[in-house]
Amino acid sequence: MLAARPRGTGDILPGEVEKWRRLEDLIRRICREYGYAEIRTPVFEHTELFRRGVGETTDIVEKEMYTFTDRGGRSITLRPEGTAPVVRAYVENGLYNRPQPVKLFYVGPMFRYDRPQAGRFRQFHQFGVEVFGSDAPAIDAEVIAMAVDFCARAGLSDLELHLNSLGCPECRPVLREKLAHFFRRREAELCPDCRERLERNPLRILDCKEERCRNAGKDAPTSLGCLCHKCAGHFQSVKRCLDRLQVSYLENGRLVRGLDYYTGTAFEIMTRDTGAQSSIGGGGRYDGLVEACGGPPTPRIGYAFGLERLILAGEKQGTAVPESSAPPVFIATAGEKAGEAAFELLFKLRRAGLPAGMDYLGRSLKAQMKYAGKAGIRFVLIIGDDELARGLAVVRDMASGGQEEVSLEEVAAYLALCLENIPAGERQRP
RNA sequence: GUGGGUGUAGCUCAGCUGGAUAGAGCACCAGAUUGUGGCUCUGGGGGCCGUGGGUUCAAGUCCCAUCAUCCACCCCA
Repeated sequence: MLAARPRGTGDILPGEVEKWRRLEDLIRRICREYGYAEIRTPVFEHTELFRRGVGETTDIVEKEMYTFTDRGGRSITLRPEGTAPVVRAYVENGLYNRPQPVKLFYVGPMFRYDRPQAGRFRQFHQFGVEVFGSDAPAIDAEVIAMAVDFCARAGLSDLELHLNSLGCPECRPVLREKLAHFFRRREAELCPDCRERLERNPLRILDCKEERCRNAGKDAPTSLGCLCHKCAGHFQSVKRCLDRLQVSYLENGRLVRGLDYYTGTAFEIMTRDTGAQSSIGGGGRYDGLVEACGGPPTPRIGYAFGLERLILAGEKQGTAVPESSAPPVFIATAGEKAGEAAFELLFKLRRAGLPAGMDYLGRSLKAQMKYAGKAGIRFVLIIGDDELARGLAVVRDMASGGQEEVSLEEVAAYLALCLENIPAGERQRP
């Protein structure tokens, strides 16, 4: 082979692509219901956008970006996440002049130079939403409830919704200071990584999986204890809204999101069915971002889901239902003249809206039948020189084994009727 | 970037302590009174045994390196 696919990428083959399409259909349906409009941004952006938008000190920017210099000497990066590009598009196209709030969604590939493992890839796909222009607790709750609804309708169960508030630029530094103070006294108990975190981002210590760090952090102050009046009130309201919608959540004061600039509400949806990567989606507020990108001060909240993880969890939970995409009609022929006539008929059927195929390998009638059986084709038109001379075709129902002679003029209408009468459950997709 | 497992046919794998032309199942193709699928039977195509080096009379098998892949750490979706 000339070259295998690049590490951490994957081909989505027929038989599996149907799952993806089903998920994408669901995404579009739900977004329509909730009033989110689709936005499509470029797959690559100027590197600067991510450095500023995601944060210089994040792992994404420090070691996971696919960055290259293009022929014009510009530094370009394959998008590692969807929020920064959408915010850029919001500012660049003046969407703040549209009726507020602006509610957008996106689906597409993202790129991160990580080492692949279960549920983690270098090219992966995210579905996400972004809401601009409202800081009402109700919109936080809507976004969270929508994420939960999405999971449920994707057929997932056994999920946990973790909820936290990380505070605003007023109270976040207070938490940070308290944590730094708390852990400095216990520095000896921390793992080397966390000793590093002590200076750079003490919030992350709360998130560490090391036993010793968890122990050390047992009585650490959490964000919830340090919120200012405004933030505490906002968080209370968000919870009340969720209660009203009967969305159950776990309050988790140790939940920290990957992008360092998150403010206020943060949430994450976890499962045990995706290997070590337990998070299938998450999001929160990031109120300073629009302004940082040169737009007017604008609140924003959003989330992102990893579609591979969603599908992985679905497979573990046995919700995946494969679907055949074979055309429902196949023309089998015997004899040269019949073959020529069938070729014309094939296109007549298609023009009549009937997905159809025929043999292009010069195979025997028997081999053609065998193929049709294996390919999952429902109706086979059998045309030999006999039938041709009599102006008809044999229509065989491969499921029942019954067959009937139908005149060539009426065969398209006849088939259309047959396909309509197939119960919805066993009907194949055109 | 770090650690561990695994690389033999399209897929899942066998190949014992090194020993003759490298195997099975599934899949693919063809045939079984030359016009009818699913079951059965017969036959066929297809493998630089991941790659490069080494040890040996002899390497799919042992050693080293390298690459790929899987899982985990880090971190994230």
